[in-house]
Amino acid sequence: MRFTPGELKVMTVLWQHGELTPPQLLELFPEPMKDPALRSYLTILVEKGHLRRRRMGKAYAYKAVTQERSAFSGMIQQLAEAFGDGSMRSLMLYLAKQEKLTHSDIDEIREAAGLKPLDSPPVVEAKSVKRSRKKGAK
Amino acid sequence: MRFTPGELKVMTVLWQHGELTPPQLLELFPEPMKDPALRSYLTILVEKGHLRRRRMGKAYAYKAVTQERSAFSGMIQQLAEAFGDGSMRSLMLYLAKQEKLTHSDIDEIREAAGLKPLDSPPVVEAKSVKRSRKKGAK
DNA sequence: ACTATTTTGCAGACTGCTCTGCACTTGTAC
DNA sequence: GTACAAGTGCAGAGCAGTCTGCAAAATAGT
Repeated sequence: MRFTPGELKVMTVLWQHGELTPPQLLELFPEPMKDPALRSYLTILVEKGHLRRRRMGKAYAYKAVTQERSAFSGMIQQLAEAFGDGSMRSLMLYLAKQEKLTHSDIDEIREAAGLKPLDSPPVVEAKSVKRSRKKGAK
Repeated sequence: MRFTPGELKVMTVLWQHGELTPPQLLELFPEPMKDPALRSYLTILVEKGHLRRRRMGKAYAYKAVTQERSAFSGMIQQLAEAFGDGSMRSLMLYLAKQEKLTHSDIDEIREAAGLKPLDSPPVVEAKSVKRSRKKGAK
């Protein structure tokens, strides 16, 4: 799952806003992009199967087929291989070193990872453990 | 600070092993690479100022000038912009959700971030605080 | 139905990245 | 010194990614 920079720009907007026509897309780009350039990317992305389109009045509306998560995973994987030993863990450690995190950041990370908020001793996965409550993501 | 895939392969080996000649480099690549291809990258990287070289007997030895950290920052930045809101924090949260981390992973992350191992209350940066000991990297 | 406007399809120019081939230079062994 | 092997410099082929221009098609307004 690899995107070129131009393709990624288009996919990003589509991931964030759902289904859009070229004119709508053009308005949403942070940096201006010319119409023919945009449609060149759209065509390529449809050919590659990352987008699907359908008529909406006069124009086509484009929608992402490939999900954000798979693209993200691919890029993270690539990054983890280039730096560190290729594991996601080492990548996070590297990131943690770069960014000076606060304690509340750590708490958020722990929560995002689905772990309990307090610094309880590591619970061994017992065989009859039943999750008493499932905590939804924030 | 942006590297092409080919350039990155070379830089990665050089970051990990220090100063190397082309034959040494070729042996260290996980996937085989042909000699002329390698030297093409080396030449480009020297021109761009990312590598420096010096004679070692018959051949040149190449050494990274650009540090791993700056390349990493650039790629992370790019990733944080493509996904999430562009902040490093949101990127880490995204990662944490992907990877199911353990409590000890969290502890390692906290340590890497330069925070105290226990869940002590956030220490305010007092004006006369003197760093008692400087902690070297890993 | 006619016209004006928007949107599309396509062909291709330009650029940068990847990789190759070959002649030349440098050092080593005899 | 001469022969040989290892290493280098350079020129450029091939290809993918980016972006443009224009003629054709589709739609909306009159």
